[in-house]
Amino acid sequence: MPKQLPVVAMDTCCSPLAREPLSAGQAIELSKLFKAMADPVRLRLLSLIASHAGGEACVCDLTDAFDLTGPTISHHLKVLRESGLITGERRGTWVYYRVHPEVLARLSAVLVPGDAIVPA
Amino acid sequence: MPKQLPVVAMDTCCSPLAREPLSAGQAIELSKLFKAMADPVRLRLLSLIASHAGGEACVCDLTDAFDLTGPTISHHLKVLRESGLITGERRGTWVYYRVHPEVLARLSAVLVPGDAIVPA
DNA sequence: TCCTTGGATAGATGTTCATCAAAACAGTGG
DNA sequence: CCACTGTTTTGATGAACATCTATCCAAGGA
Repeated sequence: MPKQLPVVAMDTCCSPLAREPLSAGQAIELSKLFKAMADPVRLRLLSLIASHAGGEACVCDLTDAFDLTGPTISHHLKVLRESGLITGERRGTWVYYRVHPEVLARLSAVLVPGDAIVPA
Repeated sequence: MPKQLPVVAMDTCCSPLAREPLSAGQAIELSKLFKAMADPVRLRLLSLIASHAGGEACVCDLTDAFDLTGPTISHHLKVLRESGLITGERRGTWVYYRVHPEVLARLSAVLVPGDAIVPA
């Protein structure tokens, strides 16, 4: 399993869209997250993982839900992993994925004109 | 000004990602919105419009904020328009754009495991 | 050790997309 | 009617991306 470093720096990103104009750098960071979610297969993968019992799902479960080859699913999981939205862990034979709810929460907060992000 | 029909059917979309697996159709609809936001320029445009005084901004203001040609900005505005995120209105010489807050709110709600969308 | 199964990587291919220059379109004022 | 400014459309080009086949790595069981 490759590194799980969060590629997207959500720590500093961002005030709500409607509060103040996004800086160029913030926009680039945010766009990486949106790009990761800008595919139907990846959205379903994310949803399958997030809604699965125990908060995690193994790749075997995920592959069965699509008419796609294993490598393609693996590719999409890699995109989600590198964007920081999910993490994968091997336990014995199978690899289990789970979502990072904080990242989804921060992303959600950017879209509505509520409070700014509280610095961690 | 072309039609402003909301291309994305957010009316029926969706329960939160973590509540139940997205259907294939729902994932396609949602991905159109995320795809529209999956570009740094479009995110900054959205933010510039949403945070602008009066809730609207003219194209002339927007163009000045980027090192891009007019046609490129116009292209990005078209993508945002066709996704249903913004609307444009011509008043005399200038065209003014404003965001559709409901669409952003629904998108935001999908990301966090709160209540399901209340039917309008 | 060898074989089998789950999963990831590498390389190739067709499609989608961001950008620009050139042209067209829409208003305003002379 | 003509010239000028603001905005959109068209057409072309290069980069990014989704998908596949083939190959490889990791873990478990004979």
